Amino acid sequence: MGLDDPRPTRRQRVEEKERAILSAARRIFEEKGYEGARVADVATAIGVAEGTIYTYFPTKDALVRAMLERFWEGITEEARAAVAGQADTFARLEALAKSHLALCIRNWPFLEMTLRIVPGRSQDAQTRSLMRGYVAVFDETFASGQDKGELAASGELWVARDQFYGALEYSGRTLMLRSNPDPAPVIKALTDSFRASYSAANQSNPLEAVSYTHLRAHETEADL
Amino acid sequence: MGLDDPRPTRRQRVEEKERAILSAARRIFEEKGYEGARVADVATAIGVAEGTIYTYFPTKDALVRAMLERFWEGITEEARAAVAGQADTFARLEALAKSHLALCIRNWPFLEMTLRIVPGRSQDAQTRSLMRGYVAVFDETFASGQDKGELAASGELWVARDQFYGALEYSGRTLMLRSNPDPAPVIKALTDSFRASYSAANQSNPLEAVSYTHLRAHETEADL
Amino acid sequence: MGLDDPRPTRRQRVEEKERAILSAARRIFEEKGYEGARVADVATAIGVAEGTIYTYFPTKDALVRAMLERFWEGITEEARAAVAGQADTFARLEALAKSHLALCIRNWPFLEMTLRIVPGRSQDAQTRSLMRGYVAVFDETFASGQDKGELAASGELWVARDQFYGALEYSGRTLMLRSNPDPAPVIKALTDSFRASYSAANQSNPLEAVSYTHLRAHETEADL
Amino acid sequence: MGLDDPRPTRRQRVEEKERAILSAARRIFEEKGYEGARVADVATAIGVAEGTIYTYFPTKDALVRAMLERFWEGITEEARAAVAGQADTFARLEALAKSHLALCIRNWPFLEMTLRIVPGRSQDAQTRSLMRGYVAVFDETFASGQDKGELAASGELWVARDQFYGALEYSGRTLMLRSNPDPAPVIKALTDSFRASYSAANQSNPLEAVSYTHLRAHETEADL
DNA sequence: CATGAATGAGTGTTCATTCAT
DNA sequence: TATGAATGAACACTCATTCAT
Repeated sequence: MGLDDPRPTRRQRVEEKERAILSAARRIFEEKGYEGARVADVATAIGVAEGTIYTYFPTKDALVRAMLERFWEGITEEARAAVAGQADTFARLEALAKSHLALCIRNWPFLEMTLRIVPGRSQDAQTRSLMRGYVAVFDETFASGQDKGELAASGELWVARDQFYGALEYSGRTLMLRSNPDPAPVIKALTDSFRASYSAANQSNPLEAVSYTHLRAHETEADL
Repeated sequence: MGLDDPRPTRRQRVEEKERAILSAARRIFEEKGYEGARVADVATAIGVAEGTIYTYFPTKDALVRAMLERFWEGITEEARAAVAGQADTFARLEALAKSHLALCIRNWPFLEMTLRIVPGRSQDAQTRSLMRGYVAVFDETFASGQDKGELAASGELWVARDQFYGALEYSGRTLMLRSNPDPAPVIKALTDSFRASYSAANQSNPLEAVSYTHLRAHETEADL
Repeated sequence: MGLDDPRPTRRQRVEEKERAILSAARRIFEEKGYEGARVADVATAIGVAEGTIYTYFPTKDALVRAMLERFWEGITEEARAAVAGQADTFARLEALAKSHLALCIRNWPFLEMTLRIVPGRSQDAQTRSLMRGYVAVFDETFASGQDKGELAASGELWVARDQFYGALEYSGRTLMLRSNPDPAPVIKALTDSFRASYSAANQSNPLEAVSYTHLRAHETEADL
Repeated sequence: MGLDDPRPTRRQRVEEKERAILSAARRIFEEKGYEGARVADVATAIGVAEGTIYTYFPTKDALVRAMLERFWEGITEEARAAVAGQADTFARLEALAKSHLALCIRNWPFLEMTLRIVPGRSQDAQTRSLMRGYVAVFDETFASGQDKGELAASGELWVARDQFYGALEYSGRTLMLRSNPDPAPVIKALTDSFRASYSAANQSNPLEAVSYTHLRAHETEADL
C-alpha cells in the first residue's frame, strides 16, 4: 500500500454522509415542501435508519437550515460566476438577472422555504445572512458601477436591489405558470429600466466618481 | 307580516355565519399561519362548536381558500379605491404602488399563504384567478395610460406588471425587517423608473394612441 | 317518559368516562409503573382511542396526578373511617396504624409513584398537599389526644408523625418481601412505643390539658 | 525489572476504569435520576466512548446495580465508623441514627433508586442483600446491646430495626422539604423512644442476658 | 480492548375530520 | 343545523445497544 491510501478518513466519511443526507433532503424537500417531507423520507432515500439523520443534524429544522445554507452558498457561487465573465456593469447586471431568473424558475421551492422560515415578524439571523451573502453579488456590481462612473452616484443601493430581485422573483413565478416561458422580455425590460434609471449618462449633473464600494458593503449589512 | 320583516332569511343567516367564520379565520391565520392555526381555534373564536365549521366548509383547505378569496377581493377593492382618486396615469400608478406596499407590509402572512398554496408546479386555478383579479387594477391603469397616450404603446403589459408588483413585494419584505421602515424611497424609485421606462414622452417615435384596454384584459388571462 | 329519565346527562357521561379512565390507569400504572405504562395501554384497557384520553387529561403526567389525587383522597377516607370507630386515642392510633400498614402493603406502587413525582429537591405543591391531607388524620388524632390529656402535651407533632408513618411504611416494605407477612408485631411495637413515649401517664409532671388542636392544624401546614 | 514495577496489571487497569465509570455514574444518576441519566452521559463524563461502558457492564441496569452495590457498601462503612466510636449501646444507636439521617438527606436519590429497582412484588435478591448488609450495623448493635444487658432481651430485632430506619428515612424526606431542616428533634425523639421501649432498665422482669448475636444474624437473613 | 457511527423500536402528543344525538 | 366527543393516523425525536474497524 502506497502513501495514497484510498481509504477515506473518518472525517471524510462523515462529510460524505452529510453531503448524502443534504442531497437527499434537497430532493425530498423540493418535492414535498417543509411539512410534507418527513425525516424518515430522507433517511429512506439514502438507505439509512431514521436515527442516523439525527446523528448528523439535531432536529428537522437544523437539517433544513443546513440544506438551505448549502443552497444559498451554491447559488451565490453561480451568481458570481455569471457576473465574472462580464466587464461592463450593465452586462454584468444582465448576466446576473439571467442567472437569478433561471434560478427562481428552477428552485422556487427553496426560495419559498427560505421566505417561510422567517417566522412572522421575528428576525431570523441565519436566513437574512444567507440572503445577504447572495444579494451581495448585486450590491458589489452596483457599487462598483458607481465607482467606475457607469452608474449614477445618486442611485440608492437597497432600493435598486429590491427592484432588481423583486422583478425577477415575481417574473419567475409568473413564468413558471406558463406553458412556454420566455425569460427574454423580462431580462430586456429590467436592463432597459436600469439603464434608464441608473445610467450615469442619463444624469443631467453627473457627480464625480468617488468610491462607494466601502460604503455600500456597510449598507448591505444594515438594510437587509 | 309586512314587507320589512326584520327576520333574516335562511340564506341571510347562513351568509352571516359564513362571514363570521371567515373573519375569525382571517385573524387566526394571520396570527398563527396555516399550520399553526387549528380549525378549533376558529370555532372557539366565534363561539361555535368545531363541527359547525364543517357545516360551512368541507375542509380546512376549503376554509382557507374561501378566506383568501375574500382577502383578495377586499384588497382589490382597496386598490381600485386608491386608483380612483387620480386622473393622471403616473399618479394612479403611484397611488397603486403605495396601496400595494402598505398591503404587503400589513398582510404579508396572506400573500405568503397564497404563494404557498400553489403546490409546486401544479397550477392552482383559483389562486391564479384571485391574483389576476387583483393585478387587473394595474393592468387597466397601464392599458388606459397607453390608450390616453400617457404611456408608450410599446411597453409590454405583463412585463411591466411583474416589475411593478415584484419590486413592491420584495421591498415590502425587506422593509418589514427594518426598525424604521420608510416606504417613500421605494415608491419614488419605482415611479421614477416607470416614468423613465414607459412614459410616452420619452419615446423617440411615439406611437399613435390606439386602445389596448381590450387586448390587455385578454392578455391578462393568458399570462398570469 | 317520566320525570326520572334514566338517560345520563352530558356531565354525568363525562364524569363516568373520567372515572373509567382513572380506574384503568390505576390498574395499568400499578402493574407497570410510571414509565412502563403507556397512555395507549390505558386507552386500550377501556376500549377507546388513544386520543380520547387526551380529551380528558392534557398530558400523561396530568393523568397520573389526577389518579394519585383520587388515590390519596380514597385512602384518607379509609383512614378516617378506621379512626372513627375508636374513642380512646391509643386505640385510634392503633386502628390508624393497621389501616396504614395494610395500605402500604396493598398499594406500594402508588406510594412509590408519589415519592417519585417529587422531582429531586424541587417542591411539588400538589404532592405535598395530598400527603398533608392524608397525614392530617394522624395529626388530628394526636392533637386531640393532647387536648383530652391522654397524650403528653410536650410531644412534638411532626416528630411523632414521622416516627409513626416512617415505621409503618418501612415495615410495609419489608413485610412485602416475606413469604408469610404478619403485621401484628409491627403494630404492637409501634403502639407500645407510642404509649411509652407519648402517654400523658408516663410524664412525671403532666401538664394541664390545653387545646393544641388549633395549633397543630397550623403546624401541619408548616412542616410537611 | 524490580519487584516494584509501577506498571499496573491488566486486572488493576480494569478495576481502575470500572471505578471511574462507577464514580461518574454516581454523579450522573444522582443528578438526573434513573430515566434522566443516559449511558452516553456517563461515558462523556469520563471521556470514553459509549461502547466502552458496555465493555465493563453489559446493560444500563447492570451498571446501576453495580453502582448501587458500591453505594451501599460505602454507606455501610460509614455507618460502621459512626458506631465504632461509641461504647454504650444507646450512644451507638444515636450515632447510627445521626449517620443515617444525614445520609437520607444527602443521598435520597440513591435510596429512592434502590426502592424503585424492586420491581413490584418480585423479589430482588441483590437489592435485599445490599440493604441487609447495611442494616446489619443496626442489627449487631441491637443484638450486642441485648447481649450486654443494656437492651431488653424481649425486644424483637426486625421490628425495632424497621422502626429505626423507617422513622429516619421518613423524617429525612420531610426534612428535605423544609427551609431550615434541624435533625436534632428527630434524633432525640427516636433515641428517647428506643430508651423507653427497649431499655433493659424499664423491664419489670429483665431476662437474663443470653447471646442473641448469633441468632440475630440468622434472623436478618430471614426477615429482610 | 476501545471506538463511535448506526440502529430502530418506542411513545407522547396533535388535530383534521366524522357522526350520533 | 349544531354539537362536541371520539377518532386514529401521523411524526419528530430518544437512547440503549450493537458491531465493524
